[in-house]
Amino acid sequence: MGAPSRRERLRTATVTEIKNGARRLLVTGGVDAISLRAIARDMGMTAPAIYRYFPSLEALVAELTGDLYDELRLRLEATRDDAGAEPIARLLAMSRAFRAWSVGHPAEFGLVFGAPVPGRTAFVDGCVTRDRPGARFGAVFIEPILDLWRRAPFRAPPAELLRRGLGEGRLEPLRLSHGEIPVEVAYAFLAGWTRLYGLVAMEVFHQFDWAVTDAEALFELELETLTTQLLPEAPAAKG
Amino acid sequence: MGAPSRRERLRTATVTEIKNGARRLLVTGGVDAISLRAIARDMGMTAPAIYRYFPSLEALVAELTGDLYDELRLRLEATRDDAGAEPIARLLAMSRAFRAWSVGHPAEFGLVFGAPVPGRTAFVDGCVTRDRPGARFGAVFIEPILDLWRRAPFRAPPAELLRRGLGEGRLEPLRLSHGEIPVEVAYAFLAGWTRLYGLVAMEVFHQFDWAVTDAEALFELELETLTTQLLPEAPAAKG
DNA sequence: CATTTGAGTGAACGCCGTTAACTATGGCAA
DNA sequence: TTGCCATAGTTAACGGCGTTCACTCAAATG
Repeated sequence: MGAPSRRERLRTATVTEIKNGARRLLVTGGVDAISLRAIARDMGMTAPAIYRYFPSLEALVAELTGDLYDELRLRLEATRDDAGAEPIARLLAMSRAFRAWSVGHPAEFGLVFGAPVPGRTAFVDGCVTRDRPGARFGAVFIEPILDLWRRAPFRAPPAELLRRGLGEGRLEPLRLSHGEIPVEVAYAFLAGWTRLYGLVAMEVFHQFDWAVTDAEALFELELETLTTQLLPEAPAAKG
Repeated sequence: MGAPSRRERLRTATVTEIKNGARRLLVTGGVDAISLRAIARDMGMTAPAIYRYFPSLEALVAELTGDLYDELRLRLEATRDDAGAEPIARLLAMSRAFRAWSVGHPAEFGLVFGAPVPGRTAFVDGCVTRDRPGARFGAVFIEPILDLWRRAPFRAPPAELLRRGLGEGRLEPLRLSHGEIPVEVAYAFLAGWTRLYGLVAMEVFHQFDWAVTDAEALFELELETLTTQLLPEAPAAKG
């Protein structure tokens, strides 16, 4: 696998130029503004040329979506690595970085976390390994929670409830990508990630506007209650 | 205000026929499948005729979105009224009805709760009463929580935290539409509604697929922990 | 009965994704 | 070096889209 040939270099350069154009259109005009003709126009090309690089507009958008997934994940990993070894500090830093990226890139957030358009990534690999970028993304949050649990188990719903909600193979997909995980950790991740997602999605999608002026303050408030739930069992252990 | 004229009857009939066509397209092909030409074709008309009823495609979609908001709200209100007088039972029934509607109408959910397309309802009434349907929607959930609080105050974050997150006028929009509300009730509503939204949106948008097989079981599990937090202060009152 | 209003049509403009047929060019083997 | 061929690009075209404009025609109105 020596140095890539001249042809290959030109090709990858064109691919990234196409993606950059697509993203620029996404940011300025929303997902509907991404058009092959506009991208080609900005590149000084004609639209059919893009078909040498992507089989369709939909495929281009799908690949862009995957790139955005990775961009966010890399940023979260970098944030985590800069946050020291304390799991709670890591989770806090990652959560804030997640919100910051999402608020700063609403169009991208909508593409990655919003309603999937009919044809999209649904059957990326023929139904088998669907949404694998999502799995790698989850790992970033699971790891510190698992770490925390190993140091000192935190409060969790009664085992009977957990069994009813997450037992009997219901966590199979997660186990396939992350190996065996205590059900309490899986629950803490799912519940926490859902709250994080809900908070950020509601802010980015302007679902808070009618109720609250400062979504960031609400976010910080929820971060506080979220991390409280990850502290070791309270003295009056109840449930 | 007598009986509407024949002209008016025909007009409203045509308007609803247009909206029905738009919704049919939304359900079968996603929001991008809504097109004036397709609607007109299904009605045996030509596309420009629709401009007698809606100033643009975007306006039609915006009005459809408002209708869906009302449809969901009416269903939740009916569910609430059928659920008896006990606030917790009401909240449970409404939450389940919210999820059922959303899972059963994913395209509609995406339109109402998903990423707003660039031009959409953003400035519906010139920035003043923005997203008023959202406000009326929130009321349905706030009412039982307020009822519950009046019967017996439930656990809430420390007052100092609540003040930092929701004090200093940050709840002004909510108060404008719902009058004075205890900050603890406002917090319980915002936190609960956010978790509900997060759970349902992640399920509808297929963000759970890589981790969990039975999203409904997870939903029920979270309903349990959610309502637990609305019970009266535990004996070992801590925070 | 004359007139005005409103609903609907057809043609056209400029976008769009996509396909097909074609051209030029750079890399590689004989 | 020469000849070939894969590759990247072109133009032209098809059908679909939102939207505008000029027009027709029936129905309500005075």
